[in-house]
Amino acid sequence: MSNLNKHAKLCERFRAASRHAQHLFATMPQRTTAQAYERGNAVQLSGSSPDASAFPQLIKSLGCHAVTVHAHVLKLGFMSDRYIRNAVLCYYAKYGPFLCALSLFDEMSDRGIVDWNSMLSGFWKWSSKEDACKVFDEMPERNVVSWTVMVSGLARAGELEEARRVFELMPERSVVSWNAVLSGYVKNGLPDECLFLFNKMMNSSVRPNETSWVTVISACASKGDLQLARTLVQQLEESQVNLNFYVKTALIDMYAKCGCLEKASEMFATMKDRNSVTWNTMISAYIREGDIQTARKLFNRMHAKDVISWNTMISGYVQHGQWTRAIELFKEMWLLNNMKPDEFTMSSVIAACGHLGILEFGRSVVDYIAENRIPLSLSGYNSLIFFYSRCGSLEEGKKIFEEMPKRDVFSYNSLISGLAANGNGYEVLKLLKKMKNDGIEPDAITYIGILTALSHSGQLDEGFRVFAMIKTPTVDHYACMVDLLGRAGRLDEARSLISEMSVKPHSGVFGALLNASRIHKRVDLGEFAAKELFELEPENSGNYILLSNIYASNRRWKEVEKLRKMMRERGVLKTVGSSWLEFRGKIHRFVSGDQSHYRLDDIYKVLEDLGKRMRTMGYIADRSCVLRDVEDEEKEEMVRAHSEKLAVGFGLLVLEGGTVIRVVKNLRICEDCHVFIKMVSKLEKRVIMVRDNNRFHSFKDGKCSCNDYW
DNA sequence: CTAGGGTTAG
Repeated sequence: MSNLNKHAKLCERFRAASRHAQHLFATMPQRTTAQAYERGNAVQLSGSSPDASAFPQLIKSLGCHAVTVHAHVLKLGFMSDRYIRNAVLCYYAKYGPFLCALSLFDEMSDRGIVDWNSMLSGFWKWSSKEDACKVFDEMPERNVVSWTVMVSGLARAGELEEARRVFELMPERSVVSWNAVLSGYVKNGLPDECLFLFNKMMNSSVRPNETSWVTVISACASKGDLQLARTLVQQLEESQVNLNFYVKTALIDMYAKCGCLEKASEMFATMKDRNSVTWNTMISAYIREGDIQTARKLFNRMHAKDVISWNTMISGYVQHGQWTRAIELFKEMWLLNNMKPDEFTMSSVIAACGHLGILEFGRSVVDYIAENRIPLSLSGYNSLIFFYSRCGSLEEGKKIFEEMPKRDVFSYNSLISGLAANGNGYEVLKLLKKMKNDGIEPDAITYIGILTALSHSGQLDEGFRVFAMIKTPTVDHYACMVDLLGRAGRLDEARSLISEMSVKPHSGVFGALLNASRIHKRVDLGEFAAKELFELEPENSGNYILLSNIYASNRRWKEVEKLRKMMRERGVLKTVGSSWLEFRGKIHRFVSGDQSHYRLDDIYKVLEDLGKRMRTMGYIADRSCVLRDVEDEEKEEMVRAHSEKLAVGFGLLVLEGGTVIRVVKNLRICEDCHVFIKMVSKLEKRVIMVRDNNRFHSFKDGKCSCNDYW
């Protein structure tokens, strides 16, 4: 915004100069004009060739490149005006090509301190800390601005201690100097330091202005401390500072982040001149609260949506599991509204693709990123790893992981979780080693991924070794260990681990034990785990079904019947699964109990054919794959009500070429579905990837790669 | 006159 203001100012200045030039142009000697043109064109040529691709920043408010501005100024003969000349220098220093700023500065015979300061900030932006410091040393004179440029440069580079040192060293300090350090602390995640310094500022000779208040308010917002917010507001009222647009927006954000949404929306309602930032602040406030509908309503009411508005809404959907909506909104943004997505958009969309497992559409997004040369940030790369891992395309995930310029914990965690889902316990251990060599500290999520992978590949001893590395194991880590012991058949040890653990076990722990009891047909431990689970999550039908399966596998039909009765009495409904598959860029959602999909006949034909082939191999295929294209939630609810009697298991097949087929089947127990997939892999004579409970399994010739699974 | 500081997403 401040840049726009400055652009407007410059624009004005150029317009004034232009008016002046009309007159001068007529009276100027011919020679000078010709020279100016020549010079202008020469600069234009030399300016556009050096590294034009690296500095594609166009000057938006003027609608032209800095070089063009320069040429015009030259044509008009206004380079002799030191103010206009500095404006041109400043343009170059801010938006590049910085080389032009350098050559212009070199040619100047009468450099003023303002020119030096413009160059100094240019060096911070385009060059290095070292160069900027060199310039600062070489300067013939320095003023508050020069010092402030140094302070803000260091602060932006994250060198806060040095920024503070220079700040203390300053011969005099202006409000802007104070604001530079204050914002440096907030931007680097040290709101407390900012608040501490702000108190010092209040006791100094310099009065905080609107900008100072905006900065401390944002510091308080990042802390989310309501008590502090109240104190600040009181101080703000006492200080008699004008509540300008920035202050008001910052206040709205602070209230929202401190959990006072009513106060925020109150302020929002009373604000007269709201712009996109104000709206975006409110939208993200509702999303933070989980009130996506209100956020969407605000979003729809907005007139001038910018990229951030779209990004906020899209990532809001992703955060709250509404991935299909995220993708629909992205399509609306991109195709209908011609809004150019940026790396933030891409990061959310790729994550959504990963959650949905839609490899084909995700690939088209990746292509779009490549074609439009959208530079991905670290988190963008991380979503890519997540996406490929979730879609079972680990090779591509690994490729991204290796190609990306920098890696953080999330990069490692995404890949580790992906490998864990595939049961690759060996590579996961290699990654843990690599991670430590890179100097990245594994976190709780890392260890969950590693233990899960080891559990799926049956590496009990390694599991214990890794578990010992965890400084403070959480319940989730214990759950992994119970799973690990349980799958390895050491159920009694799993049971005693539960009673010995230092934290209160949650449903995940007992769930692991119940699942292990099912695998190893242990009625006693199954009953023990189920008893706990029925209390912890009485609504979860899965637990009843698992226990029922254990009884059934031990041929204890009386207990099976008793459990069914219990479910009826308690009103536990078997959850109805909905499923979706991607076909030619469109997402089709299916819910059991409905037959309205427009290609129902085709789908049945395929299933029937598969069924026939299965029957010839001695299996009975269930053809009640009831499919429906669901467009909105209300309809979905209706279908749900109709089909609650049915239990649905669904499997997912990734065929060659990346096509994803999910099969919804009207089955009593999931195992039937797995049998089905095993059969398909045998019939089709190829490797089939199956995702189940977020784990991937590859099937070849009727066998699963992880032998512990069924 | 021109140079330095500010709000929203992940």
